[in-house]
Amino acid sequence: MARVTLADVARRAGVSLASTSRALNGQVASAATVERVRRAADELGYIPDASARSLRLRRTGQLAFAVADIGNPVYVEMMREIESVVAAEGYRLVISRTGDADGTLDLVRDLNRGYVDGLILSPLWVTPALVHALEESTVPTVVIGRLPEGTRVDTVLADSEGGVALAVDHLVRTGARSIAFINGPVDTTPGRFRQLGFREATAGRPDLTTGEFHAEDFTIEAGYAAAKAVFTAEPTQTWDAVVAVNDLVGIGTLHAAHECGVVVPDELSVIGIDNTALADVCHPGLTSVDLGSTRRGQKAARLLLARMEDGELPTRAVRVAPSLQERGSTTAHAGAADQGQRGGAAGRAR
Amino acid sequence: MARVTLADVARRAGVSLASTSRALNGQVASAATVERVRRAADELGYIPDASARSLRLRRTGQLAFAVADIGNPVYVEMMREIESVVAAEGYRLVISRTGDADGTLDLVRDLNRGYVDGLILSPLWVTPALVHALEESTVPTVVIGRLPEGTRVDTVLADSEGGVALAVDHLVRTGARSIAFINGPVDTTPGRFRQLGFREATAGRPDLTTGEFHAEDFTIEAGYAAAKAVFTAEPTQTWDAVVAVNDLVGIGTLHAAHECGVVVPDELSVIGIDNTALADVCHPGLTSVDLGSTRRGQKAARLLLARMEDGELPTRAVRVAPSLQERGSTTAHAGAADQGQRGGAAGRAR
DNA sequence: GTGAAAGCGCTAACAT
DNA sequence: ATGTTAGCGCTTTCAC
Repeated sequence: MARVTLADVARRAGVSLASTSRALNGQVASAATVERVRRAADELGYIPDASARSLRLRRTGQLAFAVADIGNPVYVEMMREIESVVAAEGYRLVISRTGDADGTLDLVRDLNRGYVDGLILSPLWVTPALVHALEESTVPTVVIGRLPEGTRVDTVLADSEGGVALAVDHLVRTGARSIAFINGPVDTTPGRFRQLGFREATAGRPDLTTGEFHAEDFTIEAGYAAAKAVFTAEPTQTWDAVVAVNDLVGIGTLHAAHECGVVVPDELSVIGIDNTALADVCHPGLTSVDLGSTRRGQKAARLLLARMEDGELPTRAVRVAPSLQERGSTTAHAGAADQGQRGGAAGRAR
Repeated sequence: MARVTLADVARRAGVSLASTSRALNGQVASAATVERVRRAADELGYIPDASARSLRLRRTGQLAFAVADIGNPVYVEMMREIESVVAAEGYRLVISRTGDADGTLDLVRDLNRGYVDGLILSPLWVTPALVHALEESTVPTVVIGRLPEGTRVDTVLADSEGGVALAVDHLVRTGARSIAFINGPVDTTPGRFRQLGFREATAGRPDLTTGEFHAEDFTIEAGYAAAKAVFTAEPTQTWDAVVAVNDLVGIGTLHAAHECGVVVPDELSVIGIDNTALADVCHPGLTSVDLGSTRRGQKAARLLLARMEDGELPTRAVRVAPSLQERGSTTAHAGAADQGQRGGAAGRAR
């Protein structure tokens, strides 16, 4: 059967096109009209056409959440939260995968064609071209992550530096003196700022030995490979603790430690970042810095809705505070920090 | 600045609306016209409007992949594969979360409004209402998963029964005689058919002791909880092996075993299903049945493209064969199956 | 090769 | 409260 349009419904109900539209959309219309139109629409199996409606209304009722890697649970958490906020306002949420830096740029440009009414973007790579595209973009956008100072785009920020500081402080307080930071790719925003955080947190502390390493990706596999390299490096360096750039890399680190016979937390403490569900379920449980992914999702959604409401609003940057969730991969407080070096061949390879 | 439309470009280029459209879309047009239109469009920063174009063309260039739970890596794998296939044909892929059974139904109905040109759906719950909605739907759809016999919808099927049989056979061959099946919710399609597979594979084998248990969800957490209950149940039952409904539940099982002091694989073998990246990275590695998620994704994408090409094509059901990927969570072949019962307090709780 | 004009399906003035 | 009509931005006959 051919497409059923509003005109068909109008004809069947015996009223005008306008009345039909009004009746269906809850505008002014007599009860009788509403009733007849409703029935006609039901009988015909009428389904409004999204394109026609969007063209007329200049809105689609859809919002997009775009991330580089849906495989990371932290994005899944954000997504759930965003969806629940925007669904309450009648919006449908679609997820887009941005892929690499070019893909992100393409996506932002493409959305200007009007596929969606708004965008929440959590980019891994922030290039000048992307910043430019974001500022030029006509679709209301909120970025979860750091943008260059002065960029005229709403953002919600995790406090990466503060979060890493929390991790380092906890490790130092529980007796760690040599701390390795296993970062992800440093050309990404999280990579850069978490690295910055690690450097700030360990700067001016001659009592600490530190090292920086890189996983090739923010994944369990890459974290495992990087940690294994750390534990088997020559010349042998003894690490008391590892700060991992995220939980996935942290879990990879746990596995590598296990495989190298390094006992966590007795010989090595490990802290992840993001406090995802995975941290709760691995063994030992992964102590993790909570950067507030659900709160970030929630705030991003609210910011976007506000921006769509009023495009003239001044640009806002909302910060979410970090917190530390202790689990089994770090030792409980060892008392005073001056207790000194932890015992034995802590974290020594083999 | 106001929206730039095709009319603006036409005016600036000094040619008609029609010629402008043709020039931009690679239709017949003189080189000179193309050149002038191109430049005008560039200068004006023209971006075609998706809604208007869709309304006219009756196509959006978008395809949807809808799943209940993006958190499961198996869907992420499918997604990547689907995207790579459809992107090659010029389609953009959007991901939708269906949520529960009602949500799935709503989504299928909603897509008839024309948001997308096609849909790949991997439903957890298949209700009569959903089947009906799928058959009535005007948008070309491919379902990944089992539909009732005779449903006129293209499907791509994993061989759940065959896959579970592979797992059971492997366990039996390596000496297991008491096998627990930790299923997910049995009101779901995977839950039902993997259960069926387990029953078929163990039927008529009086030498085997079997048990069925249920995780409340297809997640690590739920698997952990379910396995823990299994290992600490009274009266105490000794299990040689666990078949988990998927890798997530399998990993939860590994954790529970570890926590209960059950050594894998010495005292207990564990097999997961889906063979996701997680199986490769946990300790011990999780032996897993590969149901061919990437191949399913690929086939679903091809089926959908074919269906969109020709709506009159007869309904097809494509099957993907399972295979077993051995890892550390099961013992290597114990030789002949008649070696008999495995030693000691295998898998005994506490 | 190009232009004029129709129309995709819908909503919102505006007039009644 | 209802009907008439214009028009959202685009593509595509159909004449020339």
